[in-house]
Amino acid sequence: MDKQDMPKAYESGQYEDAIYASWESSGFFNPDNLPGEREETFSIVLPPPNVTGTLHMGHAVMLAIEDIMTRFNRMRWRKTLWLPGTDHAAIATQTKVEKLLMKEGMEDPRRELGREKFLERVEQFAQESHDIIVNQAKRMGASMDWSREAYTLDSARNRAVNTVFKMMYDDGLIYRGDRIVNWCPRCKSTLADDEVEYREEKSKFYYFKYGPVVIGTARPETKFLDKVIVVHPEDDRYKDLVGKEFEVEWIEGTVKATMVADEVADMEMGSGAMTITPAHSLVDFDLAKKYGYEVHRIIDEDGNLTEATGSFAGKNANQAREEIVARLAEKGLVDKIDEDYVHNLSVCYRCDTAVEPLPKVQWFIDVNKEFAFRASQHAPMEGIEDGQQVTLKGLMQHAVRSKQVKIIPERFDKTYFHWIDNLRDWNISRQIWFGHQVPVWYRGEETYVGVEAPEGEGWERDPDTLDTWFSSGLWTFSTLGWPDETADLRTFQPTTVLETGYDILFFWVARMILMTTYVLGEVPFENVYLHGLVRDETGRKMSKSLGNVIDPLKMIDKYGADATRLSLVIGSTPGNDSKLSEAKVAGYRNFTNKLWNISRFVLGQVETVGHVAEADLDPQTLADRWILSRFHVLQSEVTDHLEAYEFSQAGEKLRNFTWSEFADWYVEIAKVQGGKSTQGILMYILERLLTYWHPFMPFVTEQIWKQIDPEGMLIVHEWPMAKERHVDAEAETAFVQLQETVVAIRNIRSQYNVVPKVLVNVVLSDADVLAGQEDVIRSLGRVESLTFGAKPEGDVATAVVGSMQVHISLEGLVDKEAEKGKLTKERDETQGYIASLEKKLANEAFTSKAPEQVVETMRTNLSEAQAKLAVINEQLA
RNA sequence: GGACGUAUAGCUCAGUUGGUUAGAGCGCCACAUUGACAUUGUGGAGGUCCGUGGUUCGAAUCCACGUACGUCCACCA
Repeated sequence: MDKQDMPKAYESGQYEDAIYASWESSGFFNPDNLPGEREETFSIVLPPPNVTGTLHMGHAVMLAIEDIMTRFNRMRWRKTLWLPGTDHAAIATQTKVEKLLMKEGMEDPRRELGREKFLERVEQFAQESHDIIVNQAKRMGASMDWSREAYTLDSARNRAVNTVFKMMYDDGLIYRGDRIVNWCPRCKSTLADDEVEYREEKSKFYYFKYGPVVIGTARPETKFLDKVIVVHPEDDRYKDLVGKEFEVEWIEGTVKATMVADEVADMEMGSGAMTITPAHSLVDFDLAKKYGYEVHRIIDEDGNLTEATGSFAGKNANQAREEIVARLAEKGLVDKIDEDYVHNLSVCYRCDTAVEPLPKVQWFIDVNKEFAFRASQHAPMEGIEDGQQVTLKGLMQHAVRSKQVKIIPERFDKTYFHWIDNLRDWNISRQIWFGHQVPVWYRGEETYVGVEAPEGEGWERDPDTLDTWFSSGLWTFSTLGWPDETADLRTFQPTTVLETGYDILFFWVARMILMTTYVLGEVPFENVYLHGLVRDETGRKMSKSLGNVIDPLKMIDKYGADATRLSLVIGSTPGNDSKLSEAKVAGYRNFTNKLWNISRFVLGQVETVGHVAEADLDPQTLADRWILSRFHVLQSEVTDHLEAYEFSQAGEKLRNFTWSEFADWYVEIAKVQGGKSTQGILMYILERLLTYWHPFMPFVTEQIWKQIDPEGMLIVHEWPMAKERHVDAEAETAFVQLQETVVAIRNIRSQYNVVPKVLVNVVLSDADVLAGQEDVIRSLGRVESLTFGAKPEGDVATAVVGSMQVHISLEGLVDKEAEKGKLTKERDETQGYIASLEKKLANEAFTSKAPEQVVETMRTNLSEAQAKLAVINEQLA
């Protein structure tokens, strides 16, 4: 072959874009174009990246793992679909654009632009982000079917969203309720419970005299209209006061207060007495409901104090705090102030602003209400009958408990159930503009819910939009064409696997299970594979402020996509965080180059480049039989690992075979035993090895493949399976002895500093098994003359390999003491080993209870060790 | 407060249902440079598998307790 086709080093940048383009134009990313009949299907949807910017290492690891799954299954001859898309990410994207507009000089972008103009700007930004993301995914080599690309906010997905909303509304699962919700004064929107984050903060904690009791609070500004004191029913200190009414001097004059007993009060906390603030605390709101108290709003949507606060009205609540405390101090009502109070401040997960609990009218999904289950005709869930009364919570639990959805790693089951147990009704309405607008219209007292706007005049649409996770919850089936009964839906739903980060198990995975089991009566996916976070080399999260971000694109530019992928996949296990350093990526770049050069050698060595049929294999030498055996063991192990989602182990075994067995031994031996049989086997293994590596390193393998099969593409090559008949235990055992002999020779050479240029004379004793391997040993051990026979006279260095002896004559070089020490050490070790084996075998309990095979192996080991010991003693004598 | 996880060589991590004299990569030490590859090769050093107790013929692996670190959830009037 032409050497120019394969330069000395693999330069990834020269090939990657062209290879990706050739895959794209081949059409093979689309399952409809795949060659051959394919009975089984494999389907996976891409967790749609937010259109808020660029891809980071978290996306890179996701793309790497999913592409491995996809390519492997495609080659396994399954009808394979990996469906891409992006997420509009409502609040996240709107917030990002607002910040950008404010940087451009706007003070209040929403007010200044109005809904329509503002949304135009957001859409424009989303489009730009989308284009960047798609290009980056292509750079990673992701083999996704772009012809099916979807967007959570496009019109097809909007129809799905509206249809589901109406279904749920009609089933009574979606309701409009007045409840305390998490309000972000900056986003001017409510948030779901899990969109609120907690940050530990030191603040002041105030104790005020309140009539007959002392109450504690961190937020005096909410306390204006508190007039109910709650104590624990068993608190003796207040027994006599419960049920009484008091005139209490308070912020804006006197208020009438009453005392009630309820178990929510904690006797240990502060004074054991608290007042309740129904409008700004969830617990208090529930209490107020329970006892029928009025709910007065003290703080409004802008975070300012309302009319109810009298002379403080209109002031910012947080800023007015000290003023209110001063007022109370004037009145002598401050008991004490704890300056070092540590508490968790709730903040918006998107903009970090302190969240205000407020009572608001919002849309909710009721997770505890019973409804009649609609079973699927197509892939029905087991264990639930059509028409059976179920709740959404119950469905979510059932899917995972019954293993119809299997989470990898399994331990996340517990986390999932725990989350569901604590789940409350899901607030799905948001007061932002970017998103799916709630499909509800009002006209006077009338309410209309529908997929399309109602006929007639005077209808006004609810201005709220839906939580972004409402539309992402439909992702697995809305992308396949639902609500239409499409061929895709029938073929690919339920999807085979969902691969995502464990950090969005609740946000997203749980929501998809909720939505799909409800809408289709099917599970969304059969397996959930959760990857961990990619951290920096010291284990910190990557963040811009720490300056420790490793950009996947930079790694691809510098070391190639294949190396970047390997560094993210090998050495990391599902559910666990992994650490990444540039050195690691560079290490895998070295490996891609190794594979390149192995190929370069093989392709240059063999007479006929091209496919080698099983039938044409003709193993002649020990090495031939050995490498075929090793390779077939490897194939079955790697295939099993990949089927079991054990990517790291599959990759490690492949690398170990490729480098430490194929390159270091077989290729080296082929240089001296390069007969016809060996040439065929070199070609045979290279061809299949490239196939096995392809899911991990698609670019370099596809590039090399051009040399082997200029017409075909590796991406659609069929996955070769292991053949049991090539497994040859005898050859493996014999080859290990050959390896150990060569290593022993090299070892002695190294010990006596014999440089490679100098050839040595070797005599092998009791080494009949190595007859016929002389040329191999001579070449690998840099040996001049090799003979079988007794230990030669003169200065000789000796190593014992099993019961064989390797003697090297080194006139004037041998250190007798060192030789003796070496053998003595080895004797002691062997004796220790023998002793431990004998002890175990002498144990009646062991020999009777342990499996036959274990005992047998131990007996074999013992006799081998005894033989070895005898030889060592002979040498020492 | 509740739950979950991790702890194995200097570093990063494997170790699949309990059966080895505990492995890999990187790093380290020594040697090697026209030969597929220095993005390389050869040899070597390096581990009380966090601690204690238990189950078992047998524990890095299973159980209990403890220690350290990490994560999630809940909540703090």
